[in-house]
Amino acid sequence: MTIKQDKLEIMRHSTAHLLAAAVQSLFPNTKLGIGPVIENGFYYDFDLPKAITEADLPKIEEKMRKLQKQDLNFSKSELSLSEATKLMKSKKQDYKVELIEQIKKTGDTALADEEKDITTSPKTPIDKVSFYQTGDFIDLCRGPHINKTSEIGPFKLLSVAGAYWRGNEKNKMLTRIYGTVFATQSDLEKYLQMLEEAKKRDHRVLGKQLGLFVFADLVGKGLPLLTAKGATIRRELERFIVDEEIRRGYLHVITPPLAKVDLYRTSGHYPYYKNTMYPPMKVDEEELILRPMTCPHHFMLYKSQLRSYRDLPIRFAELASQFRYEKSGELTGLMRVRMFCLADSHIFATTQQAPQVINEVLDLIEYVNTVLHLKKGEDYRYRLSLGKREDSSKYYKDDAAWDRAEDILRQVLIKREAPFYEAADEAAFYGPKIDIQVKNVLGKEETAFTVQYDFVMPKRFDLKYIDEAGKEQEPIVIHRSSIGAFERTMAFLIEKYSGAFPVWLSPVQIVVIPITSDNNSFAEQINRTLLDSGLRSEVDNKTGTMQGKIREAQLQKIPYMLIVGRREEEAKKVAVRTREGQDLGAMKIEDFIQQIKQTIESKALI
RNA sequence: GCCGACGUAGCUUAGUGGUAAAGCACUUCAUUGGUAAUGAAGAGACCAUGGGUCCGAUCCCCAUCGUCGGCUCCA
Repeated sequence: MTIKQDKLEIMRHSTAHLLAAAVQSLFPNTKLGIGPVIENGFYYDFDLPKAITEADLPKIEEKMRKLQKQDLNFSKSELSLSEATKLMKSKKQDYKVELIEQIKKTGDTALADEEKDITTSPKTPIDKVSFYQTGDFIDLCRGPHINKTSEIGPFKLLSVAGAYWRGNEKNKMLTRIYGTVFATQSDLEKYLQMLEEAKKRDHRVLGKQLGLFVFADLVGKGLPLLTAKGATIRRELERFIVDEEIRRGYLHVITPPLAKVDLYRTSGHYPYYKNTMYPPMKVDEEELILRPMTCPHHFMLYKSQLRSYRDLPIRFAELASQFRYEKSGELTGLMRVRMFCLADSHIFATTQQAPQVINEVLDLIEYVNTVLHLKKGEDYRYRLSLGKREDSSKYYKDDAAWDRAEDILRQVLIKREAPFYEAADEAAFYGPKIDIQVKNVLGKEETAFTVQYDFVMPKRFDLKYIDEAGKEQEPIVIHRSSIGAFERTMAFLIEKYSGAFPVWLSPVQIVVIPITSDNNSFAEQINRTLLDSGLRSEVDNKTGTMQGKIREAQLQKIPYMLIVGRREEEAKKVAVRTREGQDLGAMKIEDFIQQIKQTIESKALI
């Protein structure tokens, strides 16, 4: 982080104070939560006497400007913990009182929601806390701040949202106001413009424009319907990954998307995931549920015969449909849905084989990312997701196993020289994992692919193999997805490519455009030849001008337009135009086919 | 699920306490055009759904459903 960014962060935090000052003066009796700096801006949480909406933001901004013009100082003072509590109690700032309590307990002045990284700060006893005062407004804060409000750059309040106090669902929901501030007006405008541009690339917007998928109220929320175009992208991704996995020794299997509840009772998933599973269906005397994950099915396949150490590792893979009852507010386009298809796999191996198996999975994932043109560090990064041992309601209790598994994963990453960060409380209940985190167009990060080390299930399902000495041993299981859930991966790709897919993924690869209706039958012939060559081609033989059709093809981001008029018909050629606007000139259809097939084969961007 | 906002033709949006407007798309006709929009005409909406207030509701109120911004959760 550069010094300049540090300065910007300090200014952002100071602007959060200015926001709080304005809100408190406009809405007396407002209780303050916290107001930290975030990427690209800041927020402040308030418990307001009455609800506010985005319509109130201009009014608040105006008040902020007024206060700013008074050129107030940010003056620091220190109080003992008991004085601080007294002061905050006198101002009826219950949340601040709670924070001081917490500081007293933990000796840590980091007030933001629990940080996700697991750096443990030394717990030195604290007897004093600092306050910053700006005009009438005083706030518990460890600082630092800029000197005067006049040093605050151009700012803008962006949105209002609800947020649970301390990030806990059981707590009261506060009103959060997001805003941002930059050093210069042009920086601010650039940022706002970037947000606008990002919105145009949102996969939900492009999905509609390009006709890739739709939702229907009658089908249900979180249940996207893929059009023929969307399905084409999905099919290409599926073919690619299945072929690649088979090449790498995976056994592609097919298992049913539902099962008896007992299966998930045995696996132990049921108590952990009950609230995100669809409720059981009673059929005769059986209780069935739609499967929320595929592991137990694959375990049953594993157990269907006796396994030798010579067989290991065994890699079962499946394009597995899974169902999770996500809360309605969590659903987002294709990014988060209620039924998704995961390129899933469970690898059964000896403990000794684990590092090698994890490595081979990461090799596959990196290969997939290369093919998809996702760059390490830029488009994705590794997260080592660890368990919070003390939380036995969430994580299986076995400290030694956790230590061992975490260490194996960490060592693999270190040996590969893969940059990663560690996150506490992000593991599966049965073991730690390596997540491949991808950023969407608005910078929000989601898990795209995952590699999980499981030391629990083999015991639960009594999985065994026979070792060299003829003795029964317990394998470990690696759960992994290579290209992730197709729905989510498609969402990422739509945004990554802005809808201009590489030719191999383009729903329509070629559109043949006759210049006049006289050329329609020649155009049909060309189209037939292309279709017979296994290419995805269409003719635009509607009435209208060539220019209009080019524009249409351009908006649909079709990679190639073949323009055919009198000249082409006489020469038995096609005039090739790319969606980049390049005119590749007239060429024989066979030559074009050869060229485009090469592009498709290489999975190149253009 | 929670807090807040929103829901008007296929799409994007305007608008009003007296049943609604535009552009694109669509259909028809004319145009036969050389690399990002040819012209004209037509058709298309019980203003998300169900209640309520009112002489009268697309507009105001309530509920439901859906979408969006967040929170929580997560592949």
